[in-house]
Amino acid sequence: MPRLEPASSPATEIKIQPAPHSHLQARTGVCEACTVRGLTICSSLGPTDHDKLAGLVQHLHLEPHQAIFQEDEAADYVYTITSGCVAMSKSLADGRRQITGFMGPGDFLGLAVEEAHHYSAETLTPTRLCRYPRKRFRSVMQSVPALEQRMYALAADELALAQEQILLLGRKTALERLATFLLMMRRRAEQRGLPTNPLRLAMARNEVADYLGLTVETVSRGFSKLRAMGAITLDSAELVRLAKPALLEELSGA
Amino acid sequence: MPRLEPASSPATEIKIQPAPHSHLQARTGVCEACTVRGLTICSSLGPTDHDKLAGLVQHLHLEPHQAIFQEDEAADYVYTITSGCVAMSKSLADGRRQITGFMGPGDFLGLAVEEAHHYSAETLTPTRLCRYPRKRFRSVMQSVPALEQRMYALAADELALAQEQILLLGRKTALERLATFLLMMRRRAEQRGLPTNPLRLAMARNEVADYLGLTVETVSRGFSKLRAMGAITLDSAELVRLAKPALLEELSGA
DNA sequence: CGACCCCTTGAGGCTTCTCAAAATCCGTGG
DNA sequence: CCACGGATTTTGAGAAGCCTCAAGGGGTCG
Repeated sequence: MPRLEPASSPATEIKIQPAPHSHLQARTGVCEACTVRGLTICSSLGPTDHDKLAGLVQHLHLEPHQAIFQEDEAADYVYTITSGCVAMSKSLADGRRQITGFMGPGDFLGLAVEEAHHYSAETLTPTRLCRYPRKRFRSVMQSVPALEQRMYALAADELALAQEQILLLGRKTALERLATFLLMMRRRAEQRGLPTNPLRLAMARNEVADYLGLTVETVSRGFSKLRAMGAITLDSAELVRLAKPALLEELSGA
Repeated sequence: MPRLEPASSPATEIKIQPAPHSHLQARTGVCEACTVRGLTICSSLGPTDHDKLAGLVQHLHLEPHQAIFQEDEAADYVYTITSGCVAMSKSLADGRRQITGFMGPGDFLGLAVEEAHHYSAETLTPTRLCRYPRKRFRSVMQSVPALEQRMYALAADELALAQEQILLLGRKTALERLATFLLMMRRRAEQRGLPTNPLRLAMARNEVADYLGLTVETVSRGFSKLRAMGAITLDSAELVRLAKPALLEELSGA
């Protein structure tokens, strides 16, 4: 799996990395043109404070299925996603994988306080990221209360999501998990102003499976069953129409 | 299930609630005598800032199996546990319950930013709590950077724990879950300076089951199997000796 | 001493997993 | 434009793990 090159550039300047596998880019004026600024941590900053962050930022563009960072690896950077879709995951020694969440435009990667990442992150689609050196980001955090507060809110929100996921994994059946998943994906698409009918799933069946604690086969059977029930139709494997949202709500367990 | 009475007292003063089911108490000098102060959010505060919180605090003493608050209920208060054990849980419409975590002395309850609690909390053992009105607590947070930072760290730590739990629920077998659980309980006991041999479980089998996404029977069979393997011995149902920690580590999956 | 609760054990069933293969999609190249 | 190969999705059959239902054991408290 391809890894990122360590970056040696100071930031904010125009910079094209010559290294063959690097996808690092930095450009001036990028933040001003940012399409998801309202969703990101940047939206909680005034111009002066924003400059503090902008001074650290590096812009990355990654292909699908590239690792952003790995579990237990030193957390040198934290990230904001500006476009694309990312999966966070944890794995057991024998390779069983659990996806703990999907991230999209506006989301923040690397909340932990520790020196190492607690999970891996990899792209599912072509992805643009803003990357900040973690330690410097933390010192900006400590000097900017609005940012600290925003980060707290982010952590609390993500915690609430994780607890929903715990309920799903601990107590829901395969079909309930799938229904819950589809409704969640629709909500996310709505929040980002993306089309919801059909709804585009950025992830493959096996990634849905790893997220829902199931196998690919069970997920596929679930899609088929939902289709047989008339709850959904499939334009293609990744384009889903939620034909009966109310039925999905019922099926989702609560 | 008995519920708390709403409190109408200003705080810091000596106060004995006359209401028959109330367990509210407030006493001066309590914080100075607090045995778990080093573990709590209080430890991140200087004397002046500590007084800001102490001015809001109310001390509660609850019996086992009392609700502290319920899912979706208005989050009027946040809490620090000073002694005892608490279970956080979420439930589905049909009553299936998932315990998302156990809390003990020093832990904080009510991290979310929202107006309503995302989960229920109930005592497992006799429990002492420090209770703060949520909105006033938040304004102290905003005026005390050290507290805000501590809260962020708490949220991040709890998030990491939740992600561990997601991995456990999504990908581990019953025996792996149980082994992981016992090791986690031992770590918690160590951190709090409690005896680890035997290890006292504050929760009943059905609560372990609701935490691990299993049934009581499966948990019980798991204990029996671990005993048969020599990994543990049981002084009683709630007093466990981890005879072969290394074996448990292996069994825990990773 | 008995009642109750919790824990444990047993038997059978059901959901999900595993293994296998067919169907579909997609990019590539002829 | 069509044929091909690989990857992904879907479907099928059988096995396994966990759940459900049921009953027995052990401790505690009135």
